[in-house]
Amino acid sequence: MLSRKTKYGLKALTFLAKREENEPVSISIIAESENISQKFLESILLSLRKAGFLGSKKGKGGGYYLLKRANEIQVAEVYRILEGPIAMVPCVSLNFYEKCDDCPDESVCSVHKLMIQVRDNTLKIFENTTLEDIIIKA
Amino acid sequence: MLSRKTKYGLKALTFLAKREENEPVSISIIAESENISQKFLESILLSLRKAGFLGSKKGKGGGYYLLKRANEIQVAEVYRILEGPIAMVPCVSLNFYEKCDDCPDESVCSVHKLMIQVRDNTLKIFENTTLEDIIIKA
DNA sequence: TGTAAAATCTACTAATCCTATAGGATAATA
DNA sequence: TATTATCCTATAGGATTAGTAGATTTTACA
Repeated sequence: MLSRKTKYGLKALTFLAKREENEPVSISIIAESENISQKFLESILLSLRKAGFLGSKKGKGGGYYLLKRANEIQVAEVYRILEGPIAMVPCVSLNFYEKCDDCPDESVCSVHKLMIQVRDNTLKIFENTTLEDIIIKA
Repeated sequence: MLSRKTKYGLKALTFLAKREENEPVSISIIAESENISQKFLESILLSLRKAGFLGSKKGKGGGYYLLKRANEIQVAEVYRILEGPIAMVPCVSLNFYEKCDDCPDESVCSVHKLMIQVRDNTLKIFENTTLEDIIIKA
């Protein structure tokens, strides 16, 4: 299941990507437009800023803006920052690998093999999709 | 993330599928072989029995056994019983559909569109994979 | 008929995660 | 200096997850 955090994050990013001007947009504007709790969105945008996707400006006329072009931001990157591993099991994660404590030998685990397939497929989609691709023009 | 419940369930099912005889195997045998907490596995096998994958026999010499052949049990079915929806967002789920409360119009939601792709891909894998396919012979 | 083995059922608990909120600190602008 | 907006830390409530405990029922077998 996708967390609201990631969902809101993606929505906020595409909201910014849709705009013609890349000028700062305040949290309250984004929150209202996308029906997101403002305080919750605040912490999400902070994460995205720290991860290098967004820049921010304080004070009057301030807000958040994209630091890269929409076609340079992969869904995969955003997902990993907000949601964590793309893999469904830590033992098949490329970026967050962890051994399963119940599994003596991964090469003989049927779940392992299956989940590698799922990871590869999902990864392909998330890496080949950028913000630009998921913008839907009104 | 795949829950331990589903992971253990799949492991238990493949454990049973690997055996030549389809005679009852006690929970304790399965739990020990697969390094699973016995009491936890107990509740998982109960779900799988109620869902029609397993039969059970009480008393001495009792245990659980497969009710179908390994190539007749899709991973997708097991997943839906133990984990729930295959889709990452309720609004793109085929079997567990729910409207998002923050989304006035799904057709204009960029996350929605993206998650349909992921669902279709994962679904294809889970539907085309049966227990027989994920058995790894020792 | 008695006993052991095994599933069944109900209830509970501890820990973790998710979603969201509160409130003050900091910085920029006018 | 007042206002606006981000920044940051802390925390609360609820849901979910993973597991435990214990009593009950059913069956095989001696």
